[in-house]
Amino acid sequence: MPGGKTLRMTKQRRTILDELRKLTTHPSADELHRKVRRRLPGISLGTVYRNLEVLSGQGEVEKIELAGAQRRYDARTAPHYHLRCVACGAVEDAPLEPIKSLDDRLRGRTDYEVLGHRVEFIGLCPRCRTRRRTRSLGRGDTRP
Amino acid sequence: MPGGKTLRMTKQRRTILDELRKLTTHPSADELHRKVRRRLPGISLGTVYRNLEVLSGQGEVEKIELAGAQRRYDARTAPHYHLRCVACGAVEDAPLEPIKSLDDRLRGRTDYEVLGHRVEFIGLCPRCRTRRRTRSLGRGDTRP
DNA sequence: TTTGATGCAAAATATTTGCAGGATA
DNA sequence: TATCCTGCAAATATTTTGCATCAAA
Repeated sequence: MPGGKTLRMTKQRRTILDELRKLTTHPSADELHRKVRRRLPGISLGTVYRNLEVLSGQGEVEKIELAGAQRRYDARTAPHYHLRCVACGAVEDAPLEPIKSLDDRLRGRTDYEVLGHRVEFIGLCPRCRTRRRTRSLGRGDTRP
Repeated sequence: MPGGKTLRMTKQRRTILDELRKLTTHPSADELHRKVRRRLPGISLGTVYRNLEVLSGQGEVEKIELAGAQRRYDARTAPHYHLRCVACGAVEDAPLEPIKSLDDRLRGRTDYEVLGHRVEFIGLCPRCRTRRRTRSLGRGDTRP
């Protein structure tokens, strides 16, 4: 229907997608840029941004926009929630199926046409939990 | 316990809080700045940012960070979800009680210490729904 | 008086974009 | 060969910060 333009598979685009698929860390554009640069030293950050935008439009990549944080990207495009560590900023996929009925709960209560929702859990990753506990104990914190 | 510094209630701070309390539109810092400037013409945007930060630390104001959008502020601090219009960017409080048990669903499935979650609904506000329908009909779109 | 707060401007962040040359289909 | 894409740098957009001065308490 739209037709539009015929996209090209340049080595930059291929390499960006390839490196992103290797990662489960939901990298930001600059993190991914650092990875890709090992294979294509001359590639610019702007090119990484532009390609992630195109790939996202193709459904090959998911743009993850989290509250107040730098944008991240994911090659896993099935819908899912995220879990973020408040301390170190790490982002993981939340091991919880998206709740489709949540949208229905809102319908009928609002004049908005509800199209979907996004859930973001906030927590402490195992590493940061440990760090915090260690530090606390060292300072005499006796909480359980 | 912490003590810290004694905060002062300057006319800037008072006015910012006062204007924010009048609004239910979840304004951004610059929108609020425009409002406040009517009463205090000399106030700078930096001062608005700094005060919103302080007031947020005091629990007087909630910072609303939405995915990929400009930060917004709200004088209503009770926990609640938000509903955003994809078309015009308007933000409302979602008429739905926060689901506390959502955190529990995740506990036991992750090594993260789950501290909370954020939900953001995406939709079309009444005004944008109307606009879209009008435009679509005009172009012969016959979907229900 | 003390020292937190302000206004101004520069800096810091993150992302987008204009342009001329290069590569892909 | 048409035009999509790239590297580079400049431009945006948003938020933060350094500094001299002002003003709450």
